[in-house]
Amino acid sequence: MIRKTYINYILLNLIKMLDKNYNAADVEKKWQDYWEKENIYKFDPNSKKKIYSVDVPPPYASAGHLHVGHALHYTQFEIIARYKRMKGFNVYFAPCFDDNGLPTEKYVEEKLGVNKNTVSRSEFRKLCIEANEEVERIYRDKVFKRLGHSYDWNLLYTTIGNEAQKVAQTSFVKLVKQGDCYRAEEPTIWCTYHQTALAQAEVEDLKRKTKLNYIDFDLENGEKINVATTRPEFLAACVGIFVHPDDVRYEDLVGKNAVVPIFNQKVPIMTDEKVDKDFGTGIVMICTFGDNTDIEWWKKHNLPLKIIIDKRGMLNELALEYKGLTLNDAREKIIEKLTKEGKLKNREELEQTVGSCWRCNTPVEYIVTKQWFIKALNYKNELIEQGRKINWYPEFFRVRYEDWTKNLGWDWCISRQRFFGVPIPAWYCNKCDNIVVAKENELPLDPLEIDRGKCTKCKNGELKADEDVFDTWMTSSMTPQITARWLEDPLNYKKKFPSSLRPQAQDIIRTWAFYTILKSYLHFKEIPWRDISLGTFVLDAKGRGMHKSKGNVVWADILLEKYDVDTFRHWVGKAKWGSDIPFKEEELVNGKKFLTKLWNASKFVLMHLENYDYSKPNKIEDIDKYYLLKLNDIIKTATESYETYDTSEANKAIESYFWHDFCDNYLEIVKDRLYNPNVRGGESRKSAQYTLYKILSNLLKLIAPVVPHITEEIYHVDFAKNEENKSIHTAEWPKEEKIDGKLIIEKGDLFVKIVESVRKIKTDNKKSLKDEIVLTLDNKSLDLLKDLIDDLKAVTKAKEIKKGEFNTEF
RNA sequence: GGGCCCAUGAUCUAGUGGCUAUGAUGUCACCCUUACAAGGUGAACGUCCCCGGUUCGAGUCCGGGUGGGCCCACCA
Repeated sequence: MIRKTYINYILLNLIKMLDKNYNAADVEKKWQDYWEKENIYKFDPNSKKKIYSVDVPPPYASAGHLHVGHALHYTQFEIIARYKRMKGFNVYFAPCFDDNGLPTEKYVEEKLGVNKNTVSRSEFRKLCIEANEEVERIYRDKVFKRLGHSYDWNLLYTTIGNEAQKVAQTSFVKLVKQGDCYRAEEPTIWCTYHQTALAQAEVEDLKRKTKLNYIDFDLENGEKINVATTRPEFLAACVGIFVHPDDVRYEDLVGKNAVVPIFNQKVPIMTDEKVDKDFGTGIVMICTFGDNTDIEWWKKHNLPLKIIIDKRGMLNELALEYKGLTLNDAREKIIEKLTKEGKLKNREELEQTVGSCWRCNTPVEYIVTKQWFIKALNYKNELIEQGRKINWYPEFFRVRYEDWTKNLGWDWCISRQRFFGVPIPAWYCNKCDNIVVAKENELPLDPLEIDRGKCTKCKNGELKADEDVFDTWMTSSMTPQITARWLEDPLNYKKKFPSSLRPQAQDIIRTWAFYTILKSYLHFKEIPWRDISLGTFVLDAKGRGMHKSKGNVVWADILLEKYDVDTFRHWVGKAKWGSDIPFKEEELVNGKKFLTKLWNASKFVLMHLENYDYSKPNKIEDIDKYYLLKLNDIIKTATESYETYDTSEANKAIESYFWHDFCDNYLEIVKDRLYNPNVRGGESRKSAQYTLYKILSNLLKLIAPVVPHITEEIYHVDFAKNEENKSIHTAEWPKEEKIDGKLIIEKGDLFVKIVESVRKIKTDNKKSLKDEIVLTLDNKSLDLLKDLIDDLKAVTKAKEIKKGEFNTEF
């Protein structure tokens, strides 16, 4: 044992070769540095190759942990970028960070102890940029570089950067000019905690328990009706009562007036089909505004407006004695009073789902304010049309996009009453209705820092700057334009737009995908990308979503302390795009085993290529041709699968061929020829060497996008210098090669079948596979395999092959 | 309430109307085979969620259930 290892050691050192064991840590570091130093992934703007551009999702850079789902998804499309590069495209793969949102704002506020009262918006922005740079540098090294990602870092953009701000503001100015962006006083969805308007897409469900209150209202004639409501705090804002038109119980009420308790306003009783007769008492009060239906009915029935809450969710003077109370406090007080007056007849527990702010979970309210909107409702059909021009992978996600588009109820509200973000470049006259929007050539700017002086329209008022900022999607919806440098480099921009691919998560189809399609349509009547591919969603081992609150989140950076990057990437390569996968750490074992196998098989092959002159032999043995033909099939399958973003299918096919056809069978078959140079005049050994070289070099390339480090290491032992190539990642993707020979597949299949039978017999008889046998084959087989007899003898360890009925003797 | 996706050995998974249902992990047996024991060769483990239909033939198509996941709407 010791002796054998020692001899191996000597041999390995004599013939420049792969180390005995694969040392992942060293290899990974070595090549990551090399790629960076040699600019392997640099985008060449002057290249004549076709461009493949990726509209990368800008990640929030955070100093904290990296979610395994995130690492998976980013690696998933990184694999595609590598594939396309090898396929001959000039790949435009620009990294980016989203550092313009609330997380950055919070981080700076907490870390530096500043807030919007102590610094100006532009100072605050400067602080954010500084804080981000540090975090992003760490993120870049600890995450992207560590995962072996092949971005061209010269192309980096950040959503807080000038170009991104300019694009967002330019988009706004252009849309205002063309009439697709307007300012209006409308009921908007409102978060009382953040004191900002929200888009429909920012509202999430919140399940909670509440009380349904049955309250008596007096009629003018002295009769009483009973109304069920969960929001008695809105009594002051009550502007009407509804019953169902077919509800015989209440036929007589319609047209009469009711008197609202406590506040005593008279409100009309009307009918609407949408009333549910079976809910509560079947009598509904409508207030401005308790919920969505209130807004609908308010508009439909032309009811008056009574706003009783302010931006903080506090009641105002219209709420009389309840002024200054929060909605919750007012509810308690009002219930108290109603009880005292004997008007509260009953209270029931009720489970309800209310909309809430996606950031803070505060239930949303509806407030009438001046907001900017981008038209979407007008273009529903066009947007669905645009969606159909895009290739969706998997296809069924287009349905989700169409459903969302069809069911849109609001235009897109783009203004937010936040402090930090992209400023809205507009000014308003404080005397008349004049709105002044910045000119495109002034952008980017912060209107708060520019004095526009007197109103040009009424000559009387002053122009006051808009203090709001854009919804973050206002920037994100322009990522194809930002990444391709729409404004910075308009000439080259056209080569990169529409993007080839938008990789993204399925849960933001209604936001990111939708808004991006909308913007590209409004600005260019164009689709933003040719393909959209929805990544894999990682669940915990039991198939539940990973949430910090559940404590079941797996962090990729911790995983990478235990496993090699290529091991992790191997797992990524097998994940199916668009579907959910449960995360099981045991499954990483697979990747580890694969790397070891690849290393050892390569070591074996390279050892036997030591004195190979790389020329084509005069004659290629039939069994060699058989495995070359099978390689062709794999190249075809892998290529076709990659073209539809089915990395999982591609890699399964490649790996199965590598492991079972190549290692388990082919390597065993050729050992005899390799170890005995004089067998069959030496030419058969060369045939084996030629085949080994071909297969291994192609396999390495096929698997390189998934496991870039180990393949680069092996490639550089021999292949790189022959191909005069700096990196396997700039090598050409394998192509099928023409191979002639009659009946090769039939011969090979029979050959393998015989080998497998012999192995089974040996195992059944508890014999070692190297035990010698006497093999008997029928005439037909012998005839078909007449040129392969030597290989068959060698691999089955048959001393002799006889004619007769199939049999194996020891 | 609506839409979409999913259900296959213990676990994860392939299967796009057609011979005996794929592969991996785990389990068991045997084999140290001049790359690899982190390996090799085999074996066991399946009512393909249930019911009905179409078909010569259904894991696959259709209808209806059941159970899970995601998205949306929502009762005032």
